[in-house]
Amino acid sequence: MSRKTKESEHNLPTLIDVATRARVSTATVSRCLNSPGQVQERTRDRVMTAVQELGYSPNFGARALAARRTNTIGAIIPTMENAIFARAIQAFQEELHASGVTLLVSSSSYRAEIEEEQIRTLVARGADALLLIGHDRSPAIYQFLENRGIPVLISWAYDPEVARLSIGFDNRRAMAGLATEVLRQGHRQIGIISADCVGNDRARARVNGVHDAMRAQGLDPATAHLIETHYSIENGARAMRRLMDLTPRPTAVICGNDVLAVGAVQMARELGLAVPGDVSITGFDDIELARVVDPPLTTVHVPHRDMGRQAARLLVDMVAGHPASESVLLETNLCLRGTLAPPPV
Amino acid sequence: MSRKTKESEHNLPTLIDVATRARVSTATVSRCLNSPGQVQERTRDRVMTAVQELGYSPNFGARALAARRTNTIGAIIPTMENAIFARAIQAFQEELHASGVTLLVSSSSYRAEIEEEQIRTLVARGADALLLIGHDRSPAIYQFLENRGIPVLISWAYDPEVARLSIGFDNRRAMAGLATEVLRQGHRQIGIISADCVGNDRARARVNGVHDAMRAQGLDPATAHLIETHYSIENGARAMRRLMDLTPRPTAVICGNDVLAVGAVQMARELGLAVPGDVSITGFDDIELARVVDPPLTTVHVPHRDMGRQAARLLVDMVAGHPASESVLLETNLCLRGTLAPPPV
DNA sequence: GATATCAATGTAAGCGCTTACATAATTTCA
DNA sequence: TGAAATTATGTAAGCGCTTACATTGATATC
Repeated sequence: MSRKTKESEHNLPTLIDVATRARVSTATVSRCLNSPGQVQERTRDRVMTAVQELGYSPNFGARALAARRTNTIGAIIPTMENAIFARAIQAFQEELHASGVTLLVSSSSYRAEIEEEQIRTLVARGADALLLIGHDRSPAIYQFLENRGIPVLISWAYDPEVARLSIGFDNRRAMAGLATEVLRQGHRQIGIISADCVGNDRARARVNGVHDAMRAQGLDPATAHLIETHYSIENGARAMRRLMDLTPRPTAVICGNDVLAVGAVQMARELGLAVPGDVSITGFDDIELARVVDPPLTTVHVPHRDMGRQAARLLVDMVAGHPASESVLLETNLCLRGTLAPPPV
Repeated sequence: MSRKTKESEHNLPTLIDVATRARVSTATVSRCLNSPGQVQERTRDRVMTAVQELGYSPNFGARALAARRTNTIGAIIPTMENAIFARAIQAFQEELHASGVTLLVSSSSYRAEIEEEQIRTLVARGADALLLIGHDRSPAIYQFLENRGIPVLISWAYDPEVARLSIGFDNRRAMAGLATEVLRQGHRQIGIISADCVGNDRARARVNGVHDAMRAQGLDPATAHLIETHYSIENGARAMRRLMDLTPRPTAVICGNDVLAVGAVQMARELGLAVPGDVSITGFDDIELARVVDPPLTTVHVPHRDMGRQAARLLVDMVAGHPASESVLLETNLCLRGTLAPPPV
């Protein structure tokens, strides 16, 4: 099939067409579009008119190829299905958009190998920088990004131990704060429902936070029964059922996020257990769901929107070559609501 | 700043590097990557080894420029913050990914002018095809897409009146079904909380569905009090408060989606009204939230995942030049749950 | 008035790929 | 066995932009 005779030949106007029409060189047209200040007003008007008349819009690929820059930032989140990521990404995008940067999002379903593939895809597509969630990933992939000279910002985590630039909160300390409150109310039999800790530094940090709080109270962390599962309401419910079969039965169940906690609340109801009368339940994230369940969930509010917005600004600066200063620590807040109360007597 | 001396010169391997190393021409390398069948196995192995050793990955811009195709499909949704879109998009992406196509998503915040801008951006970025939500948009933008020869699939709507190719459900009929059930239970004072109907054909169709059902029962649609607002729990609550101040007070409130309905349920509780004892409430979409509220929401289940998946397949076919057959109508299901009951006597 | 300075524009060399066409190597078949 | 057909690979011309450098013309400086 010849290029010229392809039936669906939609010959879009190119720079040359615009240049011809405006009686200038392609360089001038390019300048009008990219740095209008360099062009005299009379000329610019002529060019812009031609652009309008032809309905010209620049070809992204050609532009990327020539300029070696795409004005694109990539982000990989574990899943769109958790509102916490969806909202952070929404804020992230809005902020990027304000800077004329396009966002490329993909989701990894919490799978390391998929995430790696997505990283490579985004890089191949010319992402100027990347936003990633959490620190845990293979050194090889970090090396890859470094070789490519692609700035990376880690979000959702702030770990003073790790040198990489990040914006986020201290998952461990935040969860320790919540767990301390649970213990303060008198709970001694603790159940924990968490995401898989392997390859998920946030989940691990949260579990460690619970353990920290227990140790601080002179309790043995090993007495807390931990169930690891994938994040979903259903899995939260399933894990809850297993915990409620234990002897002694936990009087408080600390969940790695709100989604799991909502499942736990639903299962408690199904089992005829009062929340918080018979069992207390806590979440993490403070998504909408947390206020919708009855009773509303005691949880930790994470500043997802703010994180998204600030991440966008940082990344734009990094791409512009501004030496990214240092990691940003955001604060979380304890939300004490209806699902936490002292244990039954 | 000279290209050669730019300090951050990350000279990525190119096709030429791979070709040199494998002692073949660039054409052969390109063929190995794009249609391996054309290349002899021995040669292919040599090339692939070189690719591995150099850590080569093709430059997207160059590829798009040369091939005049990007393997990218764009989607614009109103918002990521409603789980219904997030999930549909997730399914859409998974299916595209399986076909080696990358998805570019953006969200318009239900704003027509933002959506237009996003469409142009996606097209400029070389999207081979577009997935859009609903039919309502300016003829100019449809013309633009047609001129560019960009296949478009409309989702979330199925309107036999409209010629454009679409995949979705009949919002009007689905809502009429739900409203019929509401009326059957004896309600005569109906309140409606909807999104803005202007520029939103789905919202309009749903309101019309309620009116259809009323007419079928010999009721005057004008007696239904309609409040239009943006989709959010808070706005749902606010609208509910206004409806509950009306005389006569509606005994059933039909909401344009689950998010609004959840807000309505919460406000009812806040006002000390029993649901469904004092007032019935219905939603639309059947998102997770619907089962989490207490009582669980009577709503209409829409097959969002299925829609996403099928949309992906259709679009991939369209890009491949397969004459897209005809619009796809998906079925919805009535979910009768706890928030609907006969009106108080 | 000659020269230096500066602003506005033009010229043309790539950017890293794909692919039509040409050529070389191999197989098929009379 | 040689010509034709088939398969594997190479050659090189773009794809549509950006931008370093060259050129031109106007203005400022001596």
